[in-house]
Formats: sequence, C-alpha cells, structure tokens
Amino acid sequence: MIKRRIKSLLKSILKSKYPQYSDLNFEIEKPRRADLGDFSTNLALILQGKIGIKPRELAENLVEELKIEPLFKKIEIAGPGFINFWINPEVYRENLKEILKKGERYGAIDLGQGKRVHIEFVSANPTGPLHIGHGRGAAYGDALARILKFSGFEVFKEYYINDRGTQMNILGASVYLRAKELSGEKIDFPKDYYQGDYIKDIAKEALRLYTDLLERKEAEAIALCRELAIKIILEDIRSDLENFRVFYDNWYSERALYEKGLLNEVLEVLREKGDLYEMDGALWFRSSLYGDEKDRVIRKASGEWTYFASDIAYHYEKFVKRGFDLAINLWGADHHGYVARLKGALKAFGIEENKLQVLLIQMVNLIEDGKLKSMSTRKGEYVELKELVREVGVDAVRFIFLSRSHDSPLEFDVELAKKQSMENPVYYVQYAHARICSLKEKAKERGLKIEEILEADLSKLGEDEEIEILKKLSEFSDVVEMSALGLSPYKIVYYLLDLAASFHEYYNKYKIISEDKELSLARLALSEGCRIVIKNGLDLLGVNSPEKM
RNA sequence: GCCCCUGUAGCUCAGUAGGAUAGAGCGCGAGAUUCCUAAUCUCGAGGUCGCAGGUUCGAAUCCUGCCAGGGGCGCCA
Repeated sequence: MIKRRIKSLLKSILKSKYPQYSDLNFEIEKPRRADLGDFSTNLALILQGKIGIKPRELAENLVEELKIEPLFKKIEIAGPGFINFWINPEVYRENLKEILKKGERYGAIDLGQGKRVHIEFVSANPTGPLHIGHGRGAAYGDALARILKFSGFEVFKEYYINDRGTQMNILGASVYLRAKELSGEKIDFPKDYYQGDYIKDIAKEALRLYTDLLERKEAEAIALCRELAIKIILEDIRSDLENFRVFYDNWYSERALYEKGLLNEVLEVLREKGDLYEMDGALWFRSSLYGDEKDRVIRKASGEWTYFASDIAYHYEKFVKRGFDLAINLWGADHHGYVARLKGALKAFGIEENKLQVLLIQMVNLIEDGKLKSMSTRKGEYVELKELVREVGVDAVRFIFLSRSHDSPLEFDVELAKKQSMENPVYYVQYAHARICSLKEKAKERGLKIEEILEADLSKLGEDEEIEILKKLSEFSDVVEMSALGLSPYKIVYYLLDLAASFHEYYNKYKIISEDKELSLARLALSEGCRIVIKNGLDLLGVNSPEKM
C-alpha cells in the first residue's frame, strides 16, 4: 500500500522533471538492512544511463520536493545513488486503525478489476480415488481461487470430467471382469486394466444392483459396469474434495461437450482455416504451424476422438463462448508435452496464448521415518488423499502443500506434519492466532472493553518491535498482490510465518495486558491487527484459524 | 538426442520482475516459565549461491556452455 503511494509520488515528479521518461520502469523495494530505510528506489540509478547525470546528483534533484511530504520522516541519498525513505510511524498507526475497521476485508485489492478468471484444477479421470498428487493440485487451485477473488477477480472454479473414451471402457471392463471373478469364474486380469481393490468393491456393488449382470450380453454388462463405476468413483472424488474444503462452481462433463455438438462446430472453424488434414486414416491438426513440434492426431484411425479433440473444444468454449478473460489450468508435470499443442490450438483460433496459463504441479514425495515412500500409479501403489488427510488433518496438509511454488517438487514429512510443536509451521501460525484470542479473553476478565481498542491511543506503540509489526501488517496487501500476480500462494505462507514469528517474539518480551490501561488497549489493538491479518491470510489458504488450541 | 523443472548452511527452503554486508526454520551448543497459552522466546556456531565464461556502475537473480537430480517426448491420459 505504502509502496504504491511512494511510487505514484515519484512518478509525478518524474513526469514534471523528465517528461520524456515518465514511463520509466523503476522499483520501490524494501532494503534488507534497517539502516537503509523502510523503502528505497533505484530510480536515479536507472535514469542516469539515459541522461548521463551523476546518479547522486540526480537523486538530490528528484527528492527535493518530497522532503515536505508528510508520508516521510526522512529521505536520504545513499550508496551509488539509491534514494532511501523512512516512513513516518504515524502512517503505520493509521493503517492499524484501518485494519481494525476493515476486518476481514483488510488486504483486499482491486488488481483484477472484475476480470473473469476460469480455474480448472484436479480434473482427475474418474478411474480411481484421488491420490496426494491430486491433493496438491486441489489445495493449489483452491487457494489460487481465493487469492484471486480477494484481489478483485471474478473467479470460476471448474472440474473437468473425462467421462468418455477408451479409459472409461477399460474401467467398465475391469469391473465386469472382477464381477465374473467374484461369482467364481476363473479370469485372466490384463495388466493394463485397473488394478486397485476399489474395482472389486464396485464389482460387488454391480452384482448387488444388477442381479442378472452376468447373464446379459457382454457389451451391455460392461456398459452398466462402466456407468456405475463412474458414478461411484466421482462420488468418492467429490467427497474427498469436500472434506478437503474444495468446492467447485461447476463439474463439467466431457460427454456434455459432445452432446452440445461443440466439437463439430470447432472442427468446422479449423477445417475452414485449412488446419486439418487426413493421413493414415486419422484426422490431424496442424499444431506445428503454431509452435508445437509436430502435428497431432485428433481422431484416431479407429474413429475415436482423442482427448486432445475434446480439449480443443473445451478451451474454445472457455474463451469464445463463455468469455473468460483468463484461464488457469493446473496439470500434473507429466502433462508438460501437452501444453504446446493446446496453446497451438488457441492460436489457431486467434486467441492470445497468454490468456491460458498452464501451471504444472510437480511431484509430492512422502517422507516417512526419514525415508522416501515410493509411489507407483501403475501398480496402484499410491497414497490416497483421504488417507493422508485422515492421518495428518486438513489444515496441515493444505498448509504444507501450499508452502512451495508449483514448479518445485515437494517433500512432505508426515511425522513433522503431525507434530503439535514449534517445528510444525501450521501450528506455529495457528498458535499465534489462538494466543491472541486468549489474550482478548484475558482482557475481558480484567475488565477491559475490547471495543475500546478502536479508540486506543496508538502513539503508545513506540517500541522497535511494535513499529516492526506495524510495518509488517501494512505490507499484507503487497503480499497479496505479489501472490496474485505470480499465482503463488506460497508467498502468503511465508508472510504468515514471518508475521507469527514477530508476534510470538513481541508477546514474549512485552506484557500486553498491564496495569496501564491506555498502553494495554494500544497493545491489544496491535494484537488484534495481527489476529485479523493472520486470519485473513489463513483464509486465503483455506486453513482454519482456531480460537483455542 | 530434444523439451520442461530443480540445484543457496548438515537437512527443508526463502531471497520481492539485477541492487547496497546472502536469510529463516529444523538439527547442533548454551539459556529463559512465581508473569497474558513454553505448541513460545533469547544467544552462538554454520556459505566458493552446482561449475565455467559473458552482459554492466552492480549478478544467487539475465545470456551461453557444461555437470547432477526429477519429469516428458504415443493414433495413452
């Protein structure tokens, strides 16, 4: 917030003194060292190359008028030509009042200006239960949605269900075979069929529902099994996600795409452009024209459509029919080869490729007893999301999943996540929140009225630690902005850890509630400011803020 | 072979669209509770930012090449 105020001040000076460079890109940043001010800018250093005046001289010139600005306590030129600003502490105290007033809206920004964003995430095929990799995508997509919404975007969350195609038929056949097996028939279960035990459970259910299942024609029986399997598995996926506090605005069925005739419409557009051709009995899209390394099949020689075909139609619809300004897709990193062809398709439609942001989610490695737990989807040896959540809890799983950028592999230490101690970052942050709630209780017991903190005399807050916390609280919206721009929930995580640390430290060193009523109210106001920001931050991650622990 | 990601303290990771003396937690060593939640806090030791060049006032950050780990290169998803 303050950062933006400094920037706009400097911009107007730049405009009046060097109008030809008014669009110059310069930075306002927080220096690492406290003796270099609260903020600093490299403006003069950047400008020197353009005009050839010595940077320090230039800086003097630029800063002249700013010295009377009440935002600042002090301005200095330092080093090679940095301009360092010290903020008037009154500004931070004013900000605390704003936090108390705004409450759960504090930190919200209007970066998105109502732009409509579509977020598609998880979208696991309904062929088996969600595993922890899907869980990471779920936490990431959901947190992103919350952050973007808080940043002024209009967000739509969608789960795309691949409920047709070869894999579904294999699923149906897998269930059917297991059903035969259950009724005593000897079978040979193919390697590329779905191996998991859940298939047997579904087979059992199929036999119960359709008593004549095995007397029916095979194709018919397999179709019944397929439909039942999709229904049961989707229900399971949905309930896993809801338990994980992930809710969608829409579940989009791939079949619906075909039923709407969307695919034909899209193919017509491509055909007219001459971007389709037949070869070896298959239908190809000339994705190589649009940056892909080769052309891709959209209808196999067998006559079946590939998933790519549906995806083209689906994304065409996202932009052209549904009018989203931005679409964010979260995929497993193993889909990376798929990005170029999809973006290629968008280009063919004249859709700017930056409108689609594909975030590839790297692996989750579970560490148990200090050892890597190996996972193999093929053998059905993966850890299910529900299992991990049951063991560790939603809050810890979400917090840890969100603590890394999507493009870094994530090490998940199960023992650590379960620990209820300072080593566990989730508890560390939540504990700060609970502690402040307990402080408020205590204050009430001592006859202080919590409502009075709104009128507290904040000039009592003068200790270094207090100013430090005030500053951090004022940075929250900057963190939200960076987090939204970078599509990076982990920045919120690190900020919260930092803020919680500052609060714990402060709490340990100073008495919040004392005999001095005015001072107590001021410190309670500061504590409440911390609580609000921690709560707002945790909300963005979908993590609870307990009042007692 | 080609493409993507990663490489910073013993371990797990930050490092804000190149900035001023590289940061945190854990682990290790030493301490703090008659007192608001010790699920906390304080102090200390710990670094050739994978390697080599380049770009410039300035590089952990950008470019090139190499090394190591992971993933991907299907008419599979």
